[in-house]
Amino acid sequence: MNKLSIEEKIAAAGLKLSQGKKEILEILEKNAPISVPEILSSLKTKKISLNKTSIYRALSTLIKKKLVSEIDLGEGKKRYEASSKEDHHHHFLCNTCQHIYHIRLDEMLVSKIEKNIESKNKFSIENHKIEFYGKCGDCG
Amino acid sequence: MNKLSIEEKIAAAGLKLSQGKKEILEILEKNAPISVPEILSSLKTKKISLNKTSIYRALSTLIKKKLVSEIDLGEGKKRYEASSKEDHHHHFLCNTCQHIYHIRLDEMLVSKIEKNIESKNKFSIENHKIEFYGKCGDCG
DNA sequence: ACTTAATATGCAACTATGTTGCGTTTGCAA
DNA sequence: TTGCAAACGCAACATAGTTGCATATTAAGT
Ligand SMILES: [Mn+2]
Ligand SMILES: [Mn+2]
Ligand SMILES: [Zn+2]
Ligand SMILES: [Zn+2]
Repeated sequence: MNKLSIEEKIAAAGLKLSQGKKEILEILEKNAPISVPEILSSLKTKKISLNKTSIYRALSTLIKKKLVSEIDLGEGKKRYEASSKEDHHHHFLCNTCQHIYHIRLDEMLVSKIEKNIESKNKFSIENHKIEFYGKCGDCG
Repeated sequence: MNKLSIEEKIAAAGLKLSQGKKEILEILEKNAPISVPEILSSLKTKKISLNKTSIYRALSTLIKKKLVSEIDLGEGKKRYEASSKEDHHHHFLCNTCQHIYHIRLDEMLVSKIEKNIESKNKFSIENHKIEFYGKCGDCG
């Protein structure tokens, strides 16, 4: 059903259709979460010139509109992935091949954990970040 | 029972008792997880001169010996906390006051989530990183 | 089509965290 | 006390990310 093109997604978000946002989204849609340096070299391969400053700025507006989400796996740099509005999920990073897998987990259990924390402390939890590390099937 | 002094902990780990390791551990023991820049200014306040390179190197050896653990809350820099050998726990970051709280959560539930993931995929999970964000009691 | 305002872009300079090489100093054990 | 490994300071470097400012592009409105 909801198969929007990149151009349509950008329009639907009320954003200007710039070369930057278009190319970046295109790259993000066919990759695992990637970093800005990786986006930069991917652009270079496609013979597209786009400044790193422009990339950071385009990503920033795309994130605000939830077309992109930012991931931090503790590598000292952020990663970005294309995101549709309702796809909250988590990641598994293979310590051997470094591949990043998207995983959807039982959010009921997560919610149970959060309730647990909230009852013991006086926190109100708005958000969580959960990642797993280990060995993937290819590397097992 | 196991109340070792900083000097004793360093000795027990088979490490040389250097000014750096001693002062750093002292600071870490009386603080929430802090970053290297913060350690640096904390040292300056105490009128102790220690180079940032030395701090990074001291932290690195302390981490290897599990006297310190490294935390990444996605702020673009690492944080460090004093750790005893068996205190695996997680953190809650208040989005308002930025305080970091240590939280111990029901690892049985976490384990259940992990089993779940492992059964659906062919991963073997070795490690996880779980953090919560929201509003703390003081800021509620 | 022509104008205009908002947004996007390039570039250079800058900030920040973290690392490396190397020469010197210090802790500690023989 | 002497010798070696570990620790240290310093400068230079690496990399991720930001800012200011001038110019270019986009999307409307005329
Ligand atoms: Mn993902
Ligand atoms: Mn902690
Ligand atoms: Zn793998
Ligand atoms: Zn708070």
